[in-house]
Amino acid sequence: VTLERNTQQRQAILAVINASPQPLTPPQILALASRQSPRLGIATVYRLIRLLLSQNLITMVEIPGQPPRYERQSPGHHHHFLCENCGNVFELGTCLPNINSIAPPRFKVARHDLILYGECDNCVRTDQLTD
Amino acid sequence: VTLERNTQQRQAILAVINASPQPLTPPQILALASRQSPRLGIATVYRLIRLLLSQNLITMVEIPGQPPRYERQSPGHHHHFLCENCGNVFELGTCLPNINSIAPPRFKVARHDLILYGECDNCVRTDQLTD
DNA sequence: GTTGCTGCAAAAAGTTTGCAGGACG
DNA sequence: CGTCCTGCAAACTTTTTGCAGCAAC
Repeated sequence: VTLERNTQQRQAILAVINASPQPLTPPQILALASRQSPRLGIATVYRLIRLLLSQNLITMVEIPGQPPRYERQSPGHHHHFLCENCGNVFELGTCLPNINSIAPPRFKVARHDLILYGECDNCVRTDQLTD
Repeated sequence: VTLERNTQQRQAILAVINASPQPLTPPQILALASRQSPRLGIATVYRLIRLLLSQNLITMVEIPGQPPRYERQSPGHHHHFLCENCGNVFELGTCLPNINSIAPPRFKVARHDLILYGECDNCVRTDQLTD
């Protein structure tokens, strides 16, 4: 980790992002990191997010209709699943191999994003009980 | 089309969206529709967008790092391609059949979004000339 | 002791809303 | 001629920036 200065605020923000299994919004990061660094301001959160993004230490996860979230750089190519019941975002492990093949001929595909929507494991079970 | 009142402004905005092969941002819609309805304001554009969205007459196309765009409801399931050279967004015709299968077991998948990034046909050719 | 980082507040950028007047049916 | 729609401006929301003081090294 190549921060110029290793301040209390930066440690707190990084710790929160690294500890979270899910991508977090800036206000969520602020709320969680404030427990460790009480006078933390939202501007510092945004500033560090930008710095970490530029160094590829975190990734932006943007889901249509949702505010941007940020997650630790996890190893390997992966996508996300939004549970429309509980609002949680899950990382998916794999990706289809031929996904870039749907581009028209002569288009050069560099990368892609894929987001699945539905109900997670946990919510499916809860719904069955409530039915 | 079930608008309560068929005003000049609404006709202009709808015409622009329906005529465009690409999804448009609200300022783009305003600029284009203003030619037909000069005193048109951005608030009216946003209000009609919300109305048309709620009636499923248009679709929001949101690409990470880009402002939301809107397109006419095109028939059938499709995805988009962002050309990172010219900034244009293209509709893709097809989609892989087994794309929902990458969700973990017991997750219920309702739908998905897929966005490809790269260089379009046109830009690929132009780049070759410039090389 | 420098210099970069922080918090605060103000500024930007994008979207929504209140309201008085005007256009549609 | 009533009511929905519009334009304008103000309010909101989210993100960025300027600046004085503080903390890291």
